[in-house]
Amino acid sequence: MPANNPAIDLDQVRRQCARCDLRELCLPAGLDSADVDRVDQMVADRTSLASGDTLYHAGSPFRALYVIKSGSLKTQAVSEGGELQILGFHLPGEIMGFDALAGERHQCSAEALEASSVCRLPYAELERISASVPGLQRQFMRLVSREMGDDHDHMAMMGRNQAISRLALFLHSMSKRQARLGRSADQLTLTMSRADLANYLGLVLETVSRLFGRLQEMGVIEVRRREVKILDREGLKSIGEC
Amino acid sequence: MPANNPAIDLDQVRRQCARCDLRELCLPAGLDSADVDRVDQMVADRTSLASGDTLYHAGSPFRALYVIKSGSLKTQAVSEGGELQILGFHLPGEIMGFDALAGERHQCSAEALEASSVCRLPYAELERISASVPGLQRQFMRLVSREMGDDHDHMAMMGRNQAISRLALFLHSMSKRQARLGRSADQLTLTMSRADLANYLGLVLETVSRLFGRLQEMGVIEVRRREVKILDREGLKSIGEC
DNA sequence: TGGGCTATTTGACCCGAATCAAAGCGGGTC
DNA sequence: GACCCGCTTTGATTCGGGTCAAATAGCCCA
Repeated sequence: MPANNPAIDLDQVRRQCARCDLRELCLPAGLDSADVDRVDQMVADRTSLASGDTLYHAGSPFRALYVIKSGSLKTQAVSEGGELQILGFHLPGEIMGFDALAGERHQCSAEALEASSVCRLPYAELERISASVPGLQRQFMRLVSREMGDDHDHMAMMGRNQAISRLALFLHSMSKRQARLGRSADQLTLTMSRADLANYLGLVLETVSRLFGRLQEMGVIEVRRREVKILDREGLKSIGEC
Repeated sequence: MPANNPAIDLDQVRRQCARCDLRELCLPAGLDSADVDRVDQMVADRTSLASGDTLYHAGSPFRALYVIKSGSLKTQAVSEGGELQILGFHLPGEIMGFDALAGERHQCSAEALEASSVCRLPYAELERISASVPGLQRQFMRLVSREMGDDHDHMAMMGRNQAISRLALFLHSMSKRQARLGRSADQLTLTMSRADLANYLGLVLETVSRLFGRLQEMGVIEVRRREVKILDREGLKSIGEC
């Protein structure tokens, strides 16, 4: 964790937001440079996670929100009966931990799907600063709302009773999110397992595997394990709508 | 709409929050009486809706949030392909309209399931006041977070591949929400149609109808159209977990 | 390079939920 | 009361996706 290394120049740790590629998706969006610096100073540290590491556990005390700087994570909740549900896959620029704002504890767990890094934002600080920076308050709400919109998309996906529609919608939305990050919209590298994806979509993994095959036969994608190439974006979209 | 009637005493319209049964669930929760009054004054009006009336449409400009004072509403989104997904059923004390905070327009539509009334909170006012009332800011975030938690429950419900689990979980959570409002937890009056409920659960209406029958045969509930009596709460819960 | 492990694919079979169809029930109006 | 119309229930049938089982492909590490 570079931020904890005393040999590192503090100025190098700070002033990172201004140079971060994600600033237009993240909290600093729309702020002037003085306010961006205030956000920057609020970032407690920038932490690295290995694949499989847990960022926070359901039930652990809530202290901070996290912005993903690189990599990807999944959030999941376990019901009283022990059933696990994956709630979302999260990409750079997204904030995690909102669901804990209600109480003092996290409601779900967050786990890295690959080597990832996050910026930690102590919530007490964020509350204090956003009271005096109206633009920050607004951008914060915008991110909360974006998160809700993503959840609604997830529900709409699970509501489809054709399994192939769910997968097509997933790939389509993944592609859009990749594009938002400035990456190729047609070449996806999925970081989650078939089992994770199946759980997310409300299916079993064998079905997901078969559906990848079907979509490939139909000529809309090309799959090799976790590498997916989108060949026919419109076709994919229309399968999602059927 | 009583609030628009000049013959009504303004003081009667205001100072309602302090006397409202829902104040502990709503924005005023945890505020001192001076701050409750400020919230009260922010309420633009208290509007009545008939069953089927629309509170806001997807795409319409976002100006205000709404707290449900009585009755119930559903929110629904229509995808580009024209598929409709019901996102939630909303009871008194809940705030609606959060999903619009991201942009300038509502992302989904809200429709009354029965005669209902809501308090309208102009968002500009809310933003202004919450900057100076930290407790309000915190309670607001708590409500946002509760909404997200509800969405996560919804996903966990749709993730079950046993249809009867979904219905059982729905009834169980409905019962808890009724209890939170101080109503009987065992006697539910569903305000949504079988079609709405089926869509919400990701099933078809015939299946929902049959499952009500099955749960009744199993002795865990008693159903007569939209009246549901819970006979065996634990049994219902365990069916939800299976 | 080889061994062992996990992730993924593929196959055969079956069941539960979707679909299509029709009847029953209630609430409303004339 | 008689009729109509929408909501709900019930029935018969079909089919998609779940389940169980096995093979294959990668990947990590010795």
